[in-house]
Amino acid sequence: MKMKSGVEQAICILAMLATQEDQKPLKSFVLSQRLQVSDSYLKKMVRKLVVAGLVESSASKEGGFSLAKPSSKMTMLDIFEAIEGKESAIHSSHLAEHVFFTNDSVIKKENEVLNIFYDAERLFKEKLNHFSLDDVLTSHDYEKKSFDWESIAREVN
Amino acid sequence: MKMKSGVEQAICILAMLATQEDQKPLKSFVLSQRLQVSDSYLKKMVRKLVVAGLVESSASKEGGFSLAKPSSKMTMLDIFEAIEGKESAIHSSHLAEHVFFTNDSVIKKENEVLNIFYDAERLFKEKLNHFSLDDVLTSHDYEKKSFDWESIAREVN
DNA sequence: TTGTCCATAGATAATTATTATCCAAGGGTT
DNA sequence: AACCCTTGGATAATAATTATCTATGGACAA
Repeated sequence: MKMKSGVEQAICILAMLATQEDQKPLKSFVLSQRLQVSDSYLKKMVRKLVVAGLVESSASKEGGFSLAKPSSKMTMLDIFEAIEGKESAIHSSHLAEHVFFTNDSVIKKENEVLNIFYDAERLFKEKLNHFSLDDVLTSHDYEKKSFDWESIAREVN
Repeated sequence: MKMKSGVEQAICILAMLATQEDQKPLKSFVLSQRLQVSDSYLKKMVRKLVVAGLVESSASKEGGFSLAKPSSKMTMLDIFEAIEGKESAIHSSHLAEHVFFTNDSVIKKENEVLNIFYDAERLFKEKLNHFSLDDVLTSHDYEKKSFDWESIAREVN
């Protein structure tokens, strides 16, 4: 069981959008350059965030990506599920029903075990749901930074 | 993030050992036949349980595998970690330190985010730790079944 | 209405993790 | 010493993940 590295990338992408001066849309190239991945790959990643309703995109000259809602309304769970998908990490092949003999009592027990794992997963997700992107961006002294990522990108070149 | 299917197999293996008549050691072949995997693969799996201290093995004529401790002392977490390993499912490549600029405040924030995920994982594992193998084997009416898996295997052939 | 710059999307490749098998070597009883 | 078992190394098959390239389609401005 290993969390996808895409979750970390997604958090960084969203953090960049959240700290972008005046919420001006960021072009994919600026993001991909900063994350050091190919532009096409980055677009695939951001697309997931768009589908999940976390990011808005506009395909015009002055377009790019921007946050679809305030970072305070965006939880770590939202980000996690945008990348990992909403399906459970727990999958059963119903092996017990074959190993033991298929009958109601075995099926019931199998579900009991599955539910333990589902419950554990639920606790995991509930925890993530308690924290917003804003929570982790804002400092305790309420200072919030912003950058002009586009010009930073130009400087690097 | 997907739990390994080996965890389900491990639970079935341990359930077989726990329900084996008189705790008589079970040969790998009996287990592998029942789980429908190759004998060598099954041994690899059970080996992990041996290393984790859940199963005892004896390499003699009347040997095989048996539980190393009472099923009431064996938690779902023990089984989970025996197969999945004890390392965290959360891995950071410290991307934020590169995307933003490496300084104490960024590193601190990165750790804050990581800790949210670690905490969530801890809740997941704590939940698993609340349930023993015995909990899920024993029925509410305190009936506990036992089988002679070896002779069942012979019958199937 | 055309050009430009952008996101979208499909096909595909590279890499790594998982699941699984085979076979040779080592250990404990009888 | 013989037997039957587990251990462990090498290896293969499969599937998931991460990543890239190239072609297509959309919005805006001139």
